[in-house]
Amino acid sequence: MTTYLALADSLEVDVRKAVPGSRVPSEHELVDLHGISRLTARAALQELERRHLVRRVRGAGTFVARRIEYRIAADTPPSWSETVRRAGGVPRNELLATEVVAADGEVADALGLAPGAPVVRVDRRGWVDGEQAGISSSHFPADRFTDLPAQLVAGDGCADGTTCDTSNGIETSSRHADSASLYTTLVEHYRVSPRRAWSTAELDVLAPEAASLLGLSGRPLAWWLLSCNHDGEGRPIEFARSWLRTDVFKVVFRLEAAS
Amino acid sequence: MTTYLALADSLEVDVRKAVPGSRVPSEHELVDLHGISRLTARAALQELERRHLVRRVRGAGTFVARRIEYRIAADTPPSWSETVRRAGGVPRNELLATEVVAADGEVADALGLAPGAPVVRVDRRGWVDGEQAGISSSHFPADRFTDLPAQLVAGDGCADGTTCDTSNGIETSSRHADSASLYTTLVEHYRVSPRRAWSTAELDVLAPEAASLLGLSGRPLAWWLLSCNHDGEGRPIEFARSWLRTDVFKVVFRLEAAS
DNA sequence: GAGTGGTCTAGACCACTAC
DNA sequence: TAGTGGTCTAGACCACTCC
Repeated sequence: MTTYLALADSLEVDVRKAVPGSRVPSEHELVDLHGISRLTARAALQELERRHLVRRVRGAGTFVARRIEYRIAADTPPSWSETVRRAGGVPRNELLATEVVAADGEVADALGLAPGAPVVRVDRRGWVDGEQAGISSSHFPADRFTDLPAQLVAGDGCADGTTCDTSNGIETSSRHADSASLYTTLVEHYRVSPRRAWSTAELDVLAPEAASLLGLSGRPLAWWLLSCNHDGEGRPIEFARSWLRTDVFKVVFRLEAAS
Repeated sequence: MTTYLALADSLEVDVRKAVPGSRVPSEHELVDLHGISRLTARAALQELERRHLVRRVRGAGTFVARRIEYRIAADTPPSWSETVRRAGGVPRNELLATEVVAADGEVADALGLAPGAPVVRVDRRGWVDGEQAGISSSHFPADRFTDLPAQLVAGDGCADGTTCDTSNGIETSSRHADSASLYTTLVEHYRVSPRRAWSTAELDVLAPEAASLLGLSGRPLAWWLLSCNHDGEGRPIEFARSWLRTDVFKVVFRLEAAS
């Protein structure tokens, strides 16, 4: 057995017993403890990161990961908050931007619209236990959901009652701005109960812009999800593209045949 | 931009244009070409491996990966060969072992049997384009599929017509032993047309024994699939647990709601 | 036997975080 | 300011593959 793998396996035992968020020995500590070179200590910690057992933050340290099972199935509600809550995490929503745009081919196809038809795009960022966890871009037919942006802003967490300026990015206004759950807004304001029409999931290399929105550097892998929801009567109402961090979510996909 | 990421991005352009299986510059070649240390060259190639763009083989070199889209959906047939063929690969089956065992809780539950009921277990290894790509362990109710092992052996690729001894492992007899497609055997001999009842997919750390069966070292991540199939009349006939190599398969899961 | 990737050492500078 | 992880150098030995 190689040194770094033996060390990784030994650390894994401790990490699995430790509380999520607690510290793991630093590279230098492992050097002093085991009389190995820093590169070897580093390889062991990177191995644990590869196994999604720890998170490493430059300048801060290595910490036991909190990993959540994100379950996608026909009978799970297509709601970020609800999915996270069911997995035992504390969800939070942040509205990044809303805009009326022309539907591209994929969006139009999913929503049963003509290409170029107006759609409301809602960009959000999701958090789990205070950590950036995912971003999504949802599209709705503009005719039916004209005032959706207003509804979401009205329901968000700005204490002073004014609308937050979230249109120009992440850094400025959104530090702790909870927005209303999109799902809740659809249910309570629009009186529809969104259900999954279809979803796909795969693992891909994240685009650099998306990576920085998720607090990641380099060119990391992430879950790439497409999902389409319909209202109770079978009419498509939402098409979403999402990225989820692999170190936060263990995505479990369950397909159940129509019987 | 860091040196190794810039090099990786530059190599990625070439790799994407190259034929799968062709050679990528070795670490030493990159050292000489770019005047960098070997560790930096190595980091660049490892980055490409992480992106699933290349495969690295100790002693041999780094090669452009052939990656195949393994699509799981309600309407795709639950057949290894067919799934691989649809993705453009050349499939091959190898029978590792067959045995009648007592159903464990999960197997019994999936097949609608009592725990401990006899089931036929069929262990196979799948190949794509001559490369080890996955292993699976399928379970069938013993009463209905008693002679399944004999059927599979009778249909395998041994030229001399005798039965291959595949029960004791991989190294001995199985170098090029094609076994009959399990799916084909079920259709042609048992006159059932297996359909997906349900499947789940997730990414996990591979057990060491499974890793060596797949030709992998260390503790790599792999796709972990569970799937249950029924015959045309809704009776469950097969429950399978499978591992798929992530460098061979891009698993795409598609859930389609019963409408 | 020549070349490959896998591991390891003993240093170094840097960007970043937390205090 | 002290400590963290990210990157990089210039060596080394090894196990392995291919010829």
